[in-house]
Amino acid sequence: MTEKDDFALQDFLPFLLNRAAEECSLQFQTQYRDRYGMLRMEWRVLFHLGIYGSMTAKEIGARAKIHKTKISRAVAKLSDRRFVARNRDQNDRRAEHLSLTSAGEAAYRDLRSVAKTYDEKLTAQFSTEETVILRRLLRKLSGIEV
Amino acid sequence: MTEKDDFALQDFLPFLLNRAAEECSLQFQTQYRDRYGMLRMEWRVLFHLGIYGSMTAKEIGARAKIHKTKISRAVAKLSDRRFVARNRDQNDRRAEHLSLTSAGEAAYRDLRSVAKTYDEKLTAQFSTEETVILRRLLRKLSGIEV
DNA sequence: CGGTAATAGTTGATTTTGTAACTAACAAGA
DNA sequence: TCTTGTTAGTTACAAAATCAACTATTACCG
Repeated sequence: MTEKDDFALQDFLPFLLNRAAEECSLQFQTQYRDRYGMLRMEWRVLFHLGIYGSMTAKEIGARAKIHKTKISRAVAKLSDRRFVARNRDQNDRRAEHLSLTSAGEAAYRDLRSVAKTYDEKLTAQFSTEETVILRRLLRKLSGIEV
Repeated sequence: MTEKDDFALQDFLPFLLNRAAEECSLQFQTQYRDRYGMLRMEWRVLFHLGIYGSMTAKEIGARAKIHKTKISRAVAKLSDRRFVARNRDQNDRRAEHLSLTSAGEAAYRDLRSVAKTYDEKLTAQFSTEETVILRRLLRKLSGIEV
């Protein structure tokens, strides 16, 4: 039914992106989940603090496009488990500077190396040029200005 | 801190994939949500029935790698809204053949054309070769054998 | 100042998902 | 045929995402 159009819905980009993202994330999530009992959001917050250093919840949200509610709850858990330290800004006591504790740093470094390995495994199926193109297009689609 | 390694976590494929998928899905979801009150899962089921014709929930799950629970719930809603018809297999009364009603067909065709437009908008930023590569790599990452 | 508006972050209520247990139907060997 | 095992799909309960309201603090402007 409704077949044979020039547009193959199987090639619909959002569909392919979702499938690929699900597939890869599922693989990687076992790492932060089983090793550190982290949820996806917690890993993402850790990840951002690890890369960019100390910042507020608001800044994480802006960079990662994550809603403040999710960040708030993720930070609460990370803080409970002593992966993240909270520091009130003395000039603006509404804001809180978040940073990794040494345990957080250790987890970040560990997961970073796992991520590197996994990334290499993924890109090993492609040529260097293909990989470069893939990343560039994905960045563009994500609205990440580099 | 912990900066300057040869591996930039910002380029971690699962991260980029998730960001791109979220960004694009968010754009497109308003279409099936606002126009037909559908959830993502419902759209995906409709989508599969539209492309491949009548099949059982199990077959959808196998093709789309969606868990049977999600399919069951999505089908229940689609069926309530008369987008999908259920038909017990007479040889194996456990199985149910699902198919689009005329309303379902209409919605599918409509969303398909919206998808086409959106897909063209997305790929317009890239060259033809880049787009071909992108789709191919995404299919590979998704574990979709073509 | 004083009052309204804006901002950072948290909490609560509702919806959606995820995991596992369940029901119903079939299959196959003793 | 009875017993055990498997399969298709649903349901129940816990975990998480979403959206809106809330608290505390700062900013703006008369």
